[in-house]
Amino acid sequence: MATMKEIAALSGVSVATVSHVLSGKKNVSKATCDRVMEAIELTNYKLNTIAKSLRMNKTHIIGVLVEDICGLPVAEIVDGINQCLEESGYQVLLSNLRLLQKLYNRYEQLSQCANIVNSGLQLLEDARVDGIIYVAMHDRRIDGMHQPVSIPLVYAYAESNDPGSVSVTYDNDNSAYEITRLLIAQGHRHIALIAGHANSSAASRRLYGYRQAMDEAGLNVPQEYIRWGDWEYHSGEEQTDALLSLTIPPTAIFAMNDPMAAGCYAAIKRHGLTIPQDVSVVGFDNQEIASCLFPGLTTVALPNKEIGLTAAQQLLQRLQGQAVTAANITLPCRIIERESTRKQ
Amino acid sequence: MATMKEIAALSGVSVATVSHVLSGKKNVSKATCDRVMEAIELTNYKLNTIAKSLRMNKTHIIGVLVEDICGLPVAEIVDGINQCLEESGYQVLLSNLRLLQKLYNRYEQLSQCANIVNSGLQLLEDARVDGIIYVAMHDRRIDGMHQPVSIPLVYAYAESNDPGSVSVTYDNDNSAYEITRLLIAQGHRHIALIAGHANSSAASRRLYGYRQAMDEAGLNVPQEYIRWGDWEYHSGEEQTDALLSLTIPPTAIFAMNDPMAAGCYAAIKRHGLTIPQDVSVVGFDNQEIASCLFPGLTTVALPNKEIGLTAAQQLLQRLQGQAVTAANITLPCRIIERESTRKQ
DNA sequence: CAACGAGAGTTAAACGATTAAATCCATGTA
DNA sequence: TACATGGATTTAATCGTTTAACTCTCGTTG
Repeated sequence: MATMKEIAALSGVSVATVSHVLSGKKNVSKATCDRVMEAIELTNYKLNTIAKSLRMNKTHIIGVLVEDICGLPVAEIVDGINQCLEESGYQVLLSNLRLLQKLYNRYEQLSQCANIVNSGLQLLEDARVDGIIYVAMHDRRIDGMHQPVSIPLVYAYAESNDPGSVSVTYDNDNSAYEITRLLIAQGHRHIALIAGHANSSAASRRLYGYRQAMDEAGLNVPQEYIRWGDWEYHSGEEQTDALLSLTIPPTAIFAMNDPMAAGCYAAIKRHGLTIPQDVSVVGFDNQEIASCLFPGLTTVALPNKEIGLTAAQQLLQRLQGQAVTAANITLPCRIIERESTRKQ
Repeated sequence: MATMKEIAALSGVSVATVSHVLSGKKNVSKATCDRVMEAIELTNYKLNTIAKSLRMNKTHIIGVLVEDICGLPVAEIVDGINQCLEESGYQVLLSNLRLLQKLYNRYEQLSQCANIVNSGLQLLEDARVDGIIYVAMHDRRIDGMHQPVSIPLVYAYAESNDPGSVSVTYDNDNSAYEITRLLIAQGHRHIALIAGHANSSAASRRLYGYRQAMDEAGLNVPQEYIRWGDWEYHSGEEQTDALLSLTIPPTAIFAMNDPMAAGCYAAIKRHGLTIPQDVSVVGFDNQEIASCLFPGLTTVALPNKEIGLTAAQQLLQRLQGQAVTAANITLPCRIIERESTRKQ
């Protein structure tokens, strides 16, 4: 593959001049410029980005660290990151930790987990990426668990408690608030909640939004209306069974994610009730299952692609030396209304 | 960040010696070796991979070109690629074309499509990757449509007709054959087919497997039992309507993918029939929808991760100078039996 | 004891760019 | 005529490695 040296020889100038032509930052006469361009066309010359990176100490590559590329929102977030970076001439070096494949228990083994994350960060650092976006699924993982890295780092999806860091997340509180209000607006007064894993911050935020909406509407939330699940289908089914056996069963159930809502469906149908005539159900996350269920599940769609876009924007701003102020950027979600709720 | 020069100064040797210690390819006395290692620990020195890449003319980076990272099998394939490469010390530079977002019509605008693919390949080439894996969804796109590239290239998922190239795909013919045989073994004699888009090679291969199984069993396939759809839900529904209106309606339907099978379900239920009591249904691809449907859809799971793993293996072999013989590696699929079929 | 070889280490030239500083040369001006 | 001006171009150092070729020092051997 041709080099600048060869182009220089071919067009009878020095390599410096070739470089000047290419960068356009220095005056070069039209005549030589043309000659150089001709030689470039002729030899199909391409700038060696490796050499440039070495000299400039910049690779124009952003490392994207993901815990599991097969995870649901991950591909969309990466898509957003990619779109933003592409426009600015950056490329994506992907580091896929395959956490779930390496860890059997999703919520434990935190130190092991930190090691894996650290080695992924290390790999990206060694590749001399200009910046890193860490697409973290659970905030517990990213709280001071990994060694600080000397490269600008932005968190996406989960939020970091590290005060100096930037993270781009979605609005759990408000979305839970809004979807609860949707049920209230339909006249429901007995609205139960099936929560996710207790020590997840997403769960506590969604709980907060739910409580806020209920309080604001002056609705009492009996203790037994708050059920703790573990984000999985079966816990949704179990907790719904418990809810339907109460003296005053709820007329609406807010499951904190769609798989639990699906479990909810199963239990309700098993009890001989129909959705939404007897019980309304709403979910969260807008996973594919939400549109597969019958009736279609009303749920909250996360702004995954926007999270990626915004995280990339933030990182680029920081790379361009702009002072980055915000600690945690929260993007709004969108409620997807389907057929699983009905006026009471 | 520390360089070899500093390490050399710190330990009182030349940079060459430091390099020798690190590479281990030359004799270095225990004493100096220790001194150098100590300096390395002390300064937290990390080899500059950019400089190494420049010198060695090898980046240890593989470009992975995908048409749309959000596409269903893509993340799994990338996962497989990643796993294989990681073990060999390679990293993944991701180039996401976002084809579906740029093209409105999925099966047309082929020249536009070729341009996009070419620019993606160009970007990877410019980044000086050591090899490329092109995760192509449709074979029509990769038949001589893009400029040949001077870097080792392996196709994954779709197959290339280019005789000199290596592609890793899955066994359409045999899987269609096997799932048809499953229906035959259950006593079905009237088995209809809802095919995918007519000029897709996956569709013609699946058709071939179906025909082979039917012929082998001595079963006649009336012309009106072969219906052409377009891979989408609605075509499944339409074609099933047509099938159920025949004088002799089929007792089993093989939809060439799961969304069409889902459409099939809808039509069957609308006709007041039940699955699998009245009609058995099978799909293909094992998309998420297959397990969401009721009753669960029996379908064919593609070896996505294995495709990625194998493609990466092939590429690495080629990079290590081994002669790569095979033109098209076909991996077996796995039938997932759920509840959508029943003995006739 | 001269010759040789092996082991340990160094020198210096790449790899392919960027860029500050120097040089060259044609103008314009006092 | 002498000199400043400034555009066009070149020189050469630099980025951080790798590695062929060289030097130096011992120890072995005929």
